[in-house]
Parts: sequence; C-alpha cells; structure tokens
Amino acid sequence: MPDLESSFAQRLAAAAKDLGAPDVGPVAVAPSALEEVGDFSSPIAFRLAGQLRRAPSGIAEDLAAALRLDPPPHTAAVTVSGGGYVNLRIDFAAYAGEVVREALERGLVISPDPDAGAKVVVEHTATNPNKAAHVGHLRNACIGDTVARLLRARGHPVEVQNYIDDTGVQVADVLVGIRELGLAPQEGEAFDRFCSRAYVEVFRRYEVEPHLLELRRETLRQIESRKGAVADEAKQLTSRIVDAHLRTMARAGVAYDLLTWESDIIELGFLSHALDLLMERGVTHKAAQGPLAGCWVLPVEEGAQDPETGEAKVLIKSDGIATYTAKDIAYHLWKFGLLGLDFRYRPWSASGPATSTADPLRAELPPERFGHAARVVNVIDQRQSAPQKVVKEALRRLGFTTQAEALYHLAYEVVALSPRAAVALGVETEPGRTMYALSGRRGIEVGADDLLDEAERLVRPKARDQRTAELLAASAVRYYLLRFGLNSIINFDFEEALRTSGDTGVYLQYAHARACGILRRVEPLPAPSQVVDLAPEGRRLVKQIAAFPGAVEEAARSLSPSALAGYTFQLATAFNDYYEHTDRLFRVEDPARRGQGRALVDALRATLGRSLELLGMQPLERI
RNA sequence: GCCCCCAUAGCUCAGUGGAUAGAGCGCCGGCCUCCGGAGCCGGGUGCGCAGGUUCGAGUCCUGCUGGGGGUACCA
Repeated sequence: MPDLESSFAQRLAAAAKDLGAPDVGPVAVAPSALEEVGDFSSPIAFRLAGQLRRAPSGIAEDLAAALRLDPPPHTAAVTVSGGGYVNLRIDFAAYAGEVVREALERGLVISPDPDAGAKVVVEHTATNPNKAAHVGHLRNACIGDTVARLLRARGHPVEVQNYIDDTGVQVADVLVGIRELGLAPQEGEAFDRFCSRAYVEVFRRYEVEPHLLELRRETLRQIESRKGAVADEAKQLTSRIVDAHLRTMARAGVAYDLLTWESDIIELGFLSHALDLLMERGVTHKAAQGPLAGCWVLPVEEGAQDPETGEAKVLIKSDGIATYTAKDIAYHLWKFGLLGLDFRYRPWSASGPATSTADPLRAELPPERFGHAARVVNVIDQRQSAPQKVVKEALRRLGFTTQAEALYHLAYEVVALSPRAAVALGVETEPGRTMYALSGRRGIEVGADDLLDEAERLVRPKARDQRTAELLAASAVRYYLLRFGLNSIINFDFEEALRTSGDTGVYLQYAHARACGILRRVEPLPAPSQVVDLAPEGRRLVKQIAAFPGAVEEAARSLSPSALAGYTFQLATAFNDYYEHTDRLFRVEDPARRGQGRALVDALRATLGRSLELLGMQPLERI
C-alpha cells in the first residue's frame, strides 16, 4: 500500500497511546512543508503536550524512537524538528515503484465510504422549463454532476434526478408572448433562445400594458386545468425546452437518471397525500387569524398555533393552491420512499439515457425502483436555503427524523457578472461596483450554449478536429465553473472563462495529451519495481500521484468539487514541471531507466485521466 | 430588525488550528539541434478593523466596518 500517510498516522497513534496519552484522537499527517526535513510530517506531539504535561520536543523524540523500532513501510529515517514535529524520510525509489505499479495495475484505491452501498439521490439542475439555460444553471449542473461522480467513486449507488417545474407561472409568461403577442422564432433561432427572448419581451410589455397580466392569469389557469389547447401547448413547450436543456448539459458532460415532473407529482396525488399526512400529524394547521388567516401554515417554531405571534411558512394559500414548498415536501417524502405512492415512467428518448416520470396515460415502462434513498443531496443555490430548511423541518416533524438528518442541501453561491462582462452585455455599470446580478427577465445573462459555442470557436483552430474542439471547450467551461469554492460568487468574466493557459481546463487536457504523446513515442517496457534517482520534480510528481485517493475522499466527504479541481491542477503542474526538468525519455539509453520513466508518465496519465473523469471532463489523448 | 455567505498580492481566487500564506492573470526578464511552448524558470513589505481562546490563528469565538443574499398567500 502506498498510502504511507495513514500507516504513519496509525503508528504514531499507537506510540502515543503507549506513552500514556488518554485521548490521542485523529493524528494529522501531511507531506512535509519543509522538504529538507522529511517526506511526511506530523505535529501530533504538540497536541499531546497538554495531556502528558511534557514538552512537545521530548514527546516527539519518544514517538520517533518508538517508530524506529516498528517503522512504517519504506522508512529510511524518523526525525524530529521544529520543536516537536515528527518526520518520516522514506526510501523513495521503492516507494515510487510501488505507487507507480499500483496506479498502473489496478489504479490507486479510493477507499469506500463507511456507509458505502447506501443509495444517494442527487437532485440538480432543476432549471425552469421556459427558456434557455444560462451559465448559472450550468454551474449548478456541473457541481451536481461532479458530486454524483464523487459519491459513486466512494461506493454509493447514485441516482441523479432533474426536477422539472412545469406548472409554474413562468411557462404562462412565455405562452402569453407566443399566443397573445404573436412572437415567433426568427430564421435559424433555436427554440430555447427564442423563448428567452419572448420572456424578456413579455416582461417589458407587462410594464406598459398591465392588462396583459390578466391574460397571464387566465393562461396559468388553463395550464393548471390540464385540459384544452393552452394546456397542450404548455406541455409541448416545456418538453421542447427540457430537450434543449438536456442537449446543453450533455455538451458539458452532464446526464440524468430521472426527470421528475412537477405536474406528475400533482396528477398522481402525491401532493394531496402529503398534505393529508401533514394535517393528520398536526404538522400544519389552518391559521384562524392574523395576516395568514385562511392559509395552511407550518410555524417556524414548532408547536406555535398562532401565526400572529410568530413566523410561519404557508403551505396552502387562502385560495386553496399549494405553494412550491408543499410540493417539495411531497417530492421528498417520495424520494425517501415514505409516501406509499409511486410514479409511472416512460423513456425520455430525445436526448440521453434519462427516464421520465409520466402520467398514467403515457406510462410505458414497468414500475421501477427509483427513489427509496438513504441519503438525499439537493444541489440548489444558496438563496433557497430557507425553503430547503422548511422541507427538512417538515420531515422531522412528521416523525421521519432519520430521513430529515439524511437530507442535505448542498448550497452554493450564484454566478454574477464582472463589470467587464456587464459592459459586454450592455448593462449600465456604476463606478466602484464589482458585480452585477444575472436577470432572465431583463435578458441580462450569459447563455450556456453561447458560452460553449464561444469556447469552441476559440479553441477550434488548434484542435485536430471538431469533436476535439467540442471536448476541449466543454473542459474549459466546466473547469472554470468548478474551480471556485461553493461559497464563492463567480464574478463571471468572459476573458477568464475562456482562457486557455494557466489554471484552466485546457491546461489540464494539454498535460494529459502530452503524457499520451510521450507514451506513444516510447516503447512499452515491463513495470519497474523501483524508480531510482528521481530529481525533486520527479519526487513531487510521485507524491502528487500518491495523493489521489486522499484528494478524492476529501472532495467526496466535503462535497467539494473545487477541492478536486485544485488537486488536479497541482497534479498537471507537477507533471509539466517534471517534464520540463528531465531528459527526453526516448534518448535514455538504459532500458531499465527508460522503463522507469515511462511507467511514471503512464502512472500520471492514468491518475490524471481519472481525476478529469471525476470532474466530468473526457481525457483527450491528442489535441 | 433577524438569519446566512463573503472580505487574503494590482485583478481573479486557493489555503482539514501547525513550520517560511500559495496559484492563475497582468507586467518585466529569461529558456526550444523541439518525447506537443496551450509549457517551464526568475522577479512579491498581501490575510478589512479591534479584542479574545490556544504552545501555535488567514483558519475558532465576540464586537465593528464594508459588500452580497434571504426573510412573499413567487417558484
């Protein structure tokens, strides 16, 4: 096992116990910050100093002595430095040989989650089906898709669901534009882009022609009646837009297992069943007085019956219509298999392998075991934290405490526009302001397809063919959207998103293709048992390769795609650095040494390839 | 008002309580008889302010300042 860090940590923990430390706790081990001091280091002696009432340096010396008697694999020396750090210096040639062999033979092993096997439902994308997807939606999809890949890597069966909110008023808005204002697609205009344009136009007209708002209400009423020409047109419109979204997301490497339609949640009685349950168990009650009189509410403070004294979330409005949160509660009861009802299904053939929920008349597939999640991860931007909390709280108050615990809102910050991007989109900017919000209603947004198109156009001249350009463009955009932490607002900037050098997806792909190029040039040789005489760049590369499982585990544990993005960039950088500072492999005379060099490059190729796949980027062998 | 997030280099951002805080971009200067230069190397007085906890704080706690978001009988 090349996982030296954990065997080092285990030995330290055992030695600490022998010294009489009552509570050792987890032992931190990391690659040494000071390379001259060792290869791996631990500050554990500092933590133990208080418990043992001794100076850290003395404890470190004792730990080091114990480790010298029973050293971890590949140990060359155990030392103490910095007043208490315990350092491990390793026999690098043997260690590197083992890392390289494992990376090549079975791949560095990502250890499974303690609850591996537990099914996780990941909900992401959930873009309103009334207009083209923009870069904010794409960020959501890329995060969700990478999280799903990370959870699979940790041994979970994952089911990805895309929620289609087809009953909301935003569909009515576009229909008003088409039916009442007579808007139509222009020559060559994609349908989803046309709908985006119509949506903006309709909102502009609402301002000057308030009577249109009456048409909007009437359109919505007809959609909700589920019968007649308007309802049919709405259905057709949402289907076409969903197809467009799936095609857009597929360009970025994102796919889904199940499309969940809100209309089916209502049609199949999920909502009314869920509401009955909420009423039966006293989780919701009808407010008798106060500003919410006549509404069914869920008080923010449990047990509060009088909404006048506290805040409450409305589940059913006084006109009898359920709010989105009520539907979401029903959906989540189903996700966990708590509803006692199930969807009907049909294939969604137009794009990708996804299955769709269906109303009873259109069901084509036998019942399937979708849902029944042990864990649920909802990838939804940070602005929806409050309603997500309500869903979780509703589950808890219904008595489903285990499921409430297992429901996780993966909140992330939105995409906004940098001043430069705002200017490019014709937004009026103010001095001193650093960000401008996207607005679909005002047409202030960067279309996901437009961005991918632009990236493709930029990259095309240097790519060998169109398909390579597409994959390279997808990598560029996807990496840009993943490399920021979830709590960071992306101040979208065209120049940065489309850059091809430095910390970018293109750089990563180039490093991979370069490794493949070397492997093509040098004949295959048997795997070496050692990699001798590595220069510092080579040692760093080996360490970075060996860090792969830990990086994936950490990214999966914290559901943090950016952590994996950062690791992958460092891996590619370590390789480029190594490549620049070693002899051309094909010129190395000694076949054994050539074989060692080739195997290291191959190990990099394999590990970088796996990292790219987890990030949702198809590794390119040639560019 | 209350709740959440953010503040690190000129700009955009990384940074599980651990040693000398790092990248990318931009700027200046280098490196190709080329295994793919979309690369590599060199050039840096930066953690918003004030307290606190700790052997040790960019990281944890409190307060403040400045930004963003939420707090709808919208979704």
